[in-house]
Amino acid sequence: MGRPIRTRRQATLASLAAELGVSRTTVSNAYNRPDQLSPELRRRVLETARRLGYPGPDPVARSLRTRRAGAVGLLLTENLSYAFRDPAAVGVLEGLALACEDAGVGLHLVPASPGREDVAAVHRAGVDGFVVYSVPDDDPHLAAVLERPVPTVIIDQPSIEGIDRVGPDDAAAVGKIAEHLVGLGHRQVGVICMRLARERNDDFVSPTRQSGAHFHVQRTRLEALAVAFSAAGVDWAGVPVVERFDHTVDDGASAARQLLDAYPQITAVICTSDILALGAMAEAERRGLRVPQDLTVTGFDGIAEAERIGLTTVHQPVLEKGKMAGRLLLSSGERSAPKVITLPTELRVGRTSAPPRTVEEPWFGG
Amino acid sequence: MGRPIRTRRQATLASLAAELGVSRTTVSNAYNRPDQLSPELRRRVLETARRLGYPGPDPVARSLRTRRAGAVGLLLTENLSYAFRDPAAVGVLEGLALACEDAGVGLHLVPASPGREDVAAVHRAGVDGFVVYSVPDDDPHLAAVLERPVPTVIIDQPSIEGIDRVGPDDAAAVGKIAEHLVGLGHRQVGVICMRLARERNDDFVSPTRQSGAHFHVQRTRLEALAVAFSAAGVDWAGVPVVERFDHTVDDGASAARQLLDAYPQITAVICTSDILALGAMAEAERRGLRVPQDLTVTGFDGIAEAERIGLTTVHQPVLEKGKMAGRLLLSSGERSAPKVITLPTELRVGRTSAPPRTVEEPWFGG
DNA sequence: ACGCTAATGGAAACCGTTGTCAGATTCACC
DNA sequence: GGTGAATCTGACAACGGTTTCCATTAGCGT
Repeated sequence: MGRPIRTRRQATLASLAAELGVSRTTVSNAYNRPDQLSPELRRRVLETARRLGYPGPDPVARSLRTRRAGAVGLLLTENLSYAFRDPAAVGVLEGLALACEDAGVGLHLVPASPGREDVAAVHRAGVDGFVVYSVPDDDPHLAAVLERPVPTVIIDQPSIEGIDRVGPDDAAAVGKIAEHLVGLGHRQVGVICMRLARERNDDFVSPTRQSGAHFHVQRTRLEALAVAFSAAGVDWAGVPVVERFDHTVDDGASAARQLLDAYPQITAVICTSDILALGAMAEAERRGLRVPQDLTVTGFDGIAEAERIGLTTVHQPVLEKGKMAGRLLLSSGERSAPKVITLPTELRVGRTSAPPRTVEEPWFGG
Repeated sequence: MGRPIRTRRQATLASLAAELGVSRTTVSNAYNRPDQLSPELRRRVLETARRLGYPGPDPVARSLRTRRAGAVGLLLTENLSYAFRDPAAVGVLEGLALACEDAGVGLHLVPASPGREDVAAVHRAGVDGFVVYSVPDDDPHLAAVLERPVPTVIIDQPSIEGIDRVGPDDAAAVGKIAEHLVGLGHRQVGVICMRLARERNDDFVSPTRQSGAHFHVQRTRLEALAVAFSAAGVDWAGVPVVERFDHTVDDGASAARQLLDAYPQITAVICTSDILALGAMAEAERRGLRVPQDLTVTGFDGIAEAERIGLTTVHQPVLEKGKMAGRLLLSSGERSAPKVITLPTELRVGRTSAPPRTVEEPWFGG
């Protein structure tokens, strides 16, 4: 990427000063401290700048001198398509962007190149702080961020000593879903979850993989489900969990297919995201299963489309999540003690959950 | 936003060199040109760096010297919520982010503060180029971008002399929709469009406002509709157009309400975005109108949700749009002539369009 | 032992600003 | 005309690196 077709050397503060016969300070002041020089002179400076095609003080040089980049970095999963295709993630992004806009600072998306463990991009980012979102615990980029001498806020990540953090009360949220389903009478359930680690596994999940998951949110949700269902007398070891590396509606559908093919007796499919739940619904329809009469489907996040179709889900304030993270970051320095913010969640019962179908009840009741 | 709690002065390349008793050059080389010094010395440098808590060369200083910021700026409408809530816009964002990631450069969202015409953020952004998307023609931020001596690519904007551009063949795309509706027999149509200018107008649109719209895409689409329907013998001046400043499903619904309240004879509602169309569908349902038997609804963009519910719409490759823009920008400098890329669109007939209801035909036919 | 080449490290210039501080100029006012 | 205050201006030192030569040394063949 080169400069545009501009043969003569770019004008600088110095050359402009020379042209005008004043000092660099004066030109600098014309831009940054209008009250430090006469309006007449200032007009002359700006006028000459325009004539010479001087675009104003170089942002990078200014940043170096002032020690402020005017931007916060965002470290996202290397899987960008996930981040942009999940409305929940986009909501976080929006909230963060809004907070940045309020403060007049830019939002710098750090390219976390997939595959090669190229951490250089983190080092190369000229930012005043970082927000880390949806990154596996063991991601080297995260480690690189923590090495940088700038404030950092993490979202939906396990706590790190001395680092600000914001996240929903995931465990409680999942508990509400479990409680709801157990209350309806479901005992034979299946789970569809997002990827648990950086290595792909589009299949059933072993207990080891469950507990060793490197994506904090997913791990927490699974653990909370285990606790809640165990408490209700359901043997968690017998509950099938299907994982999908990519996070699309189609993946949700294929996961549901895999799940229901192997465990047709299931009466409820619990998805750890709304997107996956949409897929599960599509698969149910394909099989001629009526939701919720024949099959209950639940999601997680509370995205707009879920609300539109009446999906039973847990809503979390994603916009707030991003906003709080931004505010926290931009106000750090005023505080010393690291802060942890937990956001509330809310069960939203829709039209996709109902008591289990009674076809098989004779086995138990009759 | 301050530095973390670190009392002693941050280590620098120089202090590290002093500590080691070598020159700055050598330390710099340890990071950037491993082949320029013995492995042993390099190890010692890195080791000492770790011990001193030196986080590696300062990105801003590096950028100043190398004259590469390693980031491209994205200028978006000041209305961030629009950008993040419209899956079509998010698609563009995703494409752009992917292109940036491929090239290993960051994506810097420029805070275009709403209200105050604060162009400073554009000047303050340390970037190697700009992408401008979905900004009104007369936006001062756009003007500020063009003043910066860096390559720029515009998306969905009217052509600017010497500037790269990428956009869909909007006129042709809209033509396909119009043709489809005319072919089905619709003559009494209404239009719902997004905002046409920076000033809010949640109401019917006058012809003047239509032709004077500052949002290029919306203007083009309306013009193309006018041409197509006029060609089919429909008096465009008699076609009601409702505008909404915000771009949400609810706004689409309220626009449909306003439209149908005033013009109940309408048989088809043409929306200039899928999001608005979703709202129109909701309003139709609320009124007890069956789609498509009683009312035809069409959208524009081809977002995933539209496909899921079978909305008749025009699909445009939004991901490609962002990707192409990024590639164009990142490869500029290799070329001299500005490039213009036009992307193909495709009519996708779904389950929301059908011939007009025949109830009122007696007036005409019988 | 000698000269040649390659490997290695260093000196100094430069990137384009901002900020401090002291000196210069102007000006009102006594 | 002198004086102090108010207003501008300019010199100079950072800011934290990278890069282009150079100088030195080591390795090696003869």
